[in-house]
Amino acid sequence: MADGMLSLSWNNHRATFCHILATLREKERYTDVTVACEGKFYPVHKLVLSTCSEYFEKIFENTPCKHPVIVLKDVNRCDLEALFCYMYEGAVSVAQSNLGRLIKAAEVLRIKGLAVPDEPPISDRRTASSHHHHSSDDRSSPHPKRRRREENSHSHQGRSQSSPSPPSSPRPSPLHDGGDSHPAQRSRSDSQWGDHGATDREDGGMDGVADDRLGDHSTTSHSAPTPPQVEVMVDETLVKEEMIDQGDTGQEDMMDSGMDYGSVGSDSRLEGSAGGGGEEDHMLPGKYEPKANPSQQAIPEAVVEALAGPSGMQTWLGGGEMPSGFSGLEGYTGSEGGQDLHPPSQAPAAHQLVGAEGGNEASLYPLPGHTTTSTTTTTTSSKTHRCPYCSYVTIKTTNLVRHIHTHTGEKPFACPHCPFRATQEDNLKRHVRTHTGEKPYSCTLCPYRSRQQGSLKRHVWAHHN
DNA sequence: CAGCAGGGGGCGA
DNA sequence: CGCCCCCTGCTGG
Repeated sequence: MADGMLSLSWNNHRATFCHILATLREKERYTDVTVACEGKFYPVHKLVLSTCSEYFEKIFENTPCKHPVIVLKDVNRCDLEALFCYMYEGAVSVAQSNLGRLIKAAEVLRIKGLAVPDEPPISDRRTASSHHHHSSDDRSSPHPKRRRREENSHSHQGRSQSSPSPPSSPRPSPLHDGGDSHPAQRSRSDSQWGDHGATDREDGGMDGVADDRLGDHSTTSHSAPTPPQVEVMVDETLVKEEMIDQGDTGQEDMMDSGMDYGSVGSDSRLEGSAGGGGEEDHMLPGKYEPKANPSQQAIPEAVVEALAGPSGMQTWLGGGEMPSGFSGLEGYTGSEGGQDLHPPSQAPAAHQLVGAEGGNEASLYPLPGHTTTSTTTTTTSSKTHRCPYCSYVTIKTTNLVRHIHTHTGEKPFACPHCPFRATQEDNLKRHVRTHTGEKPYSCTLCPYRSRQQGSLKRHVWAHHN
C-alpha cells in the first residue's frame, strides 16, 4: 500500500475553497436556501449553513424541500450579514460595540465557533456544563473555530453569555405554538398563516417590502433581548417553524438533553422504536408544526441515527434516495405513517422476498442484497407493482406512486392558506375545508354537519344507531 | 365524541 | 389516471 503512493495536496485548497464559496454566494449560484431578515433576502447555501450550524442543519433536515425560505425574526440584518461573512469566509470584522449583539445572534443560530461560551483557552474541550456544543461537533465540524477569547472577554464575556439569563424571566410566550401541538389544531388559528401574501402586520417577517419599517423596528427591539424567532417557509408559504431563544442556559440544557436522549424523559418512546416496533413519534406532522424545542427533534433524529447511521435518513428523506442503511428506513416508515404498511416481522422478509423474486432485476441494481429499485420498474409479475421500500404491492401504478410518497416524504399538494402539504390531492381538498369552513356532509337526523364524510358516518353511527 | 390527517381501494372516464 | 370514498389513528375538548 505504501508502495508507490503519492500524497497529492492542494496547497491553496482552503483559500480557494473559501474564495469560490464566497463567489458562488455573490453570484447566487447554486444557492438552495433563502434567508429572509428584516425584509431582505439572502440566497445562500444549505451546505454552508449546515456546516456552520447544527441549528440550520436540523432545520434543513426537517424541511425536505428544495429551496426553503427561512425567515429570521429579531435578528439584526447587519448581524446576519456579518454571520454570513463569518460562515463563508471564516472571519468577519465587527465593531466592538456590536459584538455582543452579534454573538447573541450567533448563539441563537448556534453558529459554530461563535456561539461558544467564553472558556479558558482549552486544548482539551470539555463537555462540561458550559459547553453548549454537541460532542458530535468535534467530529462533524472540521475546524470549530472559536472566537478569540480576547474578543469575547473584551466585550463583557458575561454579557454575551449570561445576558440571556434575564430572558428566563417570564416572557410573553412567543412559544405560543407550545399550546397547539397539533397541526390540526393549528389550522383553526389559520390567521397565522392566512395572510402570507399580504402581510400587513409587523410580525409578518416575509414582507420584503417593509424593509425600512422593519429595520427600524428591529433595531429598537434589539436593545432589549427579545426572543428571536425563526420561520421556515418551504417553497413559497408552506412550512413555518418558529423558534425562540431559550436563553443560554436553556440552550445548553437543550443541547445536553439532545445529546443524552435517555434523560429527556422520552426514553420510553426511544425504547419503543428501538425495540423494533418501528413505532415512533410522528415525524412528519412534527415537521409541519413549529417545534421550538430542538430536543424534541433530537429524539427522532437519535432514533434515525441509531437505526440507519448518521445522516443516512436525511439523505433518504430529502432526496428520496435509498440509503444503504435500509433497516433505518423500516423504522422511519413506521414512524411516518403510523399505520404499518406491513407487519413488522414481515417487513424484512418482504425485502428479501423482492430480491428473490425479481432475481434478474436485482442483479441490475447496485445493492443486490437490498431492493433498491426504481419505482416504475418494480414489477414482480405482469401487473403488480411493488414498493421498493416495503412490501406494499398494488396493481395500479398511481397507487404505487402515491404510496411511495409516504416513504419519500414528498407532499406535492400545498395548501394555499397555510403551510400544510398533503400527499394526496384529495386529502388537501379535505384539509382546505378547514379553512373555508365548508361542511358538506350533513346529518339527516339532526343538525350536525361535518367536513369529512367519515366524521358524519361516525356521528350517525354513534347517535342514530 | 368530534376534528383532522394519513393512507389505500374502487370506480368511471 | 383522476377522483371519490373509505378506514384508521391521533388528538383535544
